[in-house]
Amino acid sequence: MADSKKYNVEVRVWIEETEGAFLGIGKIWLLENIRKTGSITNAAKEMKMAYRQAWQLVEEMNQRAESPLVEKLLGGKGGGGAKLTEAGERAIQVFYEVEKRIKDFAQRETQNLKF
Amino acid sequence: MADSKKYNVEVRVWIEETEGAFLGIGKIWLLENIRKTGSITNAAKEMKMAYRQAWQLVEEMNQRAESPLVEKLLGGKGGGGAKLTEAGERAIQVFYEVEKRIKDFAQRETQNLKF
DNA sequence: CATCAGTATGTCTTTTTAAACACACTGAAA
DNA sequence: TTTCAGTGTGTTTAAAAAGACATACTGATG
Repeated sequence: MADSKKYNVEVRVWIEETEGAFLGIGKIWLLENIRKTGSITNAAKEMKMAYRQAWQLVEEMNQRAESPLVEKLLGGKGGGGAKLTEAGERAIQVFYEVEKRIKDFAQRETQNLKF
Repeated sequence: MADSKKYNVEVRVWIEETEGAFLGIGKIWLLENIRKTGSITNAAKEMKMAYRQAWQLVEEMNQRAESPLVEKLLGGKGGGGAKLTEAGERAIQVFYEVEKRIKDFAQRETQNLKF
């Protein structure tokens, strides 16, 4: 007999550091958009997020990572911009790997929940 | 050589149903406090949460579970109260089991993160 | 040396969320 | 049939988060 309702497990993954939450899916999306657009301004627009907030997230990431994830370029022809560092690229990759492993496990291990 | 900063993975687990988030650690704590105190009022006080909100969470749980998790007793000597149903007891148990399996896996699978 | 687009930062406003207040309803027991 | 503590529900206030504005700074390039 089939259950009348379907329940399934959701999982949210993030990285903590001594001062609290350090890197979750939101910051990862921001990193990806910075890579794609070449600036914090355009990344923020892409995500319909205020520049101010995007800038603050980048600050936080850079200060709390062992080495900055985003390199900021000031002034110059196009006004400047921002690009990912090697550490930034690695952060995206590591985060998605960890997240996938955990989510796959969660799916495998929790079938037929009932409440 | 030891890394200068320590990063570790955190995981939040909850149960989804067609209409969205159904049961997370917050509602589980509420269930446990209802079991412990015998009423929504006292459970809410214990958690320093407004009665109104606690009541709404109970409503939501009861309506979206296949059968109610909390039985509410109206009027009577002590004004009434609330107690967990069998389904409520099972929900606590199932949730913690699922949560523990996933968190243990996450810990095992993610050592020595670097950013 | 003026231009330009993006970075950097403060302030103010709006929206959202949560908390606080108020009060009617319930029913076993004294 | 009055009491009592908890349930049930609307309204109002306050706090917190998000968003909008404004404006100075930066430096390669023409």
